[in-house]
Amino acid sequence: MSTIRITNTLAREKQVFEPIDPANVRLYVCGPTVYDRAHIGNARPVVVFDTLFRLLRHVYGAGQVTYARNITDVDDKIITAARENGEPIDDLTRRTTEAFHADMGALNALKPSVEPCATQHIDDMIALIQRLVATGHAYAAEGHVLFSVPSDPAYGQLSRRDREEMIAGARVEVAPYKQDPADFVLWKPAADGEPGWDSPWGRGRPGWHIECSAMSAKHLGETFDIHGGGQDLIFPHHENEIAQSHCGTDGQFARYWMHNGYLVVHGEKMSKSLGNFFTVKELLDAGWAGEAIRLVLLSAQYRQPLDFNRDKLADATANLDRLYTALRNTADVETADGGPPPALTDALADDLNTPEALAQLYEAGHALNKATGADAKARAKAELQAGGRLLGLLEQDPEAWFKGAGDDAEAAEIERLIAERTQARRNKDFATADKIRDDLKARGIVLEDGPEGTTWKRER
RNA sequence: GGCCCGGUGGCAGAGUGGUGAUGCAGGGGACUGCAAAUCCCCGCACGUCGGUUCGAUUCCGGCCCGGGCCUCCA
Repeated sequence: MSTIRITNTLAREKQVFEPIDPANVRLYVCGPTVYDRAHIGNARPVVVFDTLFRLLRHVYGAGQVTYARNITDVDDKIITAARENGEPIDDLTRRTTEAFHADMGALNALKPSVEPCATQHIDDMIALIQRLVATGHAYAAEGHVLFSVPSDPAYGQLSRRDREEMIAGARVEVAPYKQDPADFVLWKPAADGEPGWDSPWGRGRPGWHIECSAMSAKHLGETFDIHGGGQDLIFPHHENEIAQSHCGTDGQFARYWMHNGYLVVHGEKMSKSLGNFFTVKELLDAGWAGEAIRLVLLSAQYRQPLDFNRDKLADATANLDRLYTALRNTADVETADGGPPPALTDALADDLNTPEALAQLYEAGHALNKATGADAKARAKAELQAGGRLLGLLEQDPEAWFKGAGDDAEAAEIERLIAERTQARRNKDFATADKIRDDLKARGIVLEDGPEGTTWKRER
């Protein structure tokens, strides 16, 4: 069994991963707030932790891993967006959730084991808040319930900052009902027309952080293995989750914290507030393959910043072309049994070193191209496919990759022209043969003559 | 101001105390009617100044540059 090492943000160092229960490895990742289409910055953690999920399933067994990723469907931004659109909140959150699923599906992300919605867990959140109030870690004030940061001596362990600093650097106005400037909201009153639930503190809605504490405890237990998310969630979101959970439950909460780096554009962080983002949908509509987007996201190690641009998409597309070419050329070879190249698994097990894993995947593709003899080809093909599967790549039919979703009539016409050209070539009528090839090229169809005949693909 | 990350060949991007990343682009060759694809070969890089060391891109310290967080954010 491979030893997995991960960089634990709690310790700021790479540690050997030891699951609490190898028969049920538990992973929680912060999911989207469903008010708007996902941009590729949102897609990065999805793809990164999907790859971790695949690795964990490979190492511990597909049935031995529970992956929870929440949907935040109650939030100020949702209320604002719904108001601006003149759309009922339920419609907005349902529509956005569906779009999120479609976009992440296009990136070949597996579905998490469980995808809890905040609005389905209000009772759990209220119960957790009650317990925090009862133990003196929270207090009610003016219809709000606030977490008392001074009540938690361990507060700040994840983000490595102390309270004085936070207060000194605070850039928000301190609400008058706070006992301490660092205190944060667990529950807030709902205005008329806003979503709200009855609670011991009146009609209201939960604060942002409490949902993850409540839902992870419910679906994974009060102590679980890995909690993941973007670096920008370290503070305050994850810091506050830790405070709520360890003060409000008996468990120690997540044992390993993993945080992915930002996506950047021209060196600057991509974010909705800066407006310098592309949505996944825009990229797909522009003709980029979801698989190519995924490959770009895997091309840098997850903790590093990643500059996302068209050159990288083109690069990734070319790389996939090469690997799918190897698979296409061995379409008649039956795949042998066997797993991914050990070096590829080792690379992933080393804190998800996806660039190294990809280098191993390219090596596997190269090996398949060079393999001679049925057995060697079958083994090489197995390694390439299994390696691809571990990374969430190369899972489609090569013909589909190259030909896209064209209609049958067009495909038949192309085949007819290829036959015509083959005949011309037999007759040494190269002028006709080249004209057919050039005409098709002008239509974006590229022909390749091989020993087994001529194949075609769509230019990207 | 406090706290975090980074600075690797034309580009992207791993890694390492002393020989190899890998991909793209580029050059040469094989194959091909010509291409394409594929295969073979090639450039030998680590911000800066010191320190440790037989030896540092890799460890330590200073400096310069870039990015991020400090309660909207993946």
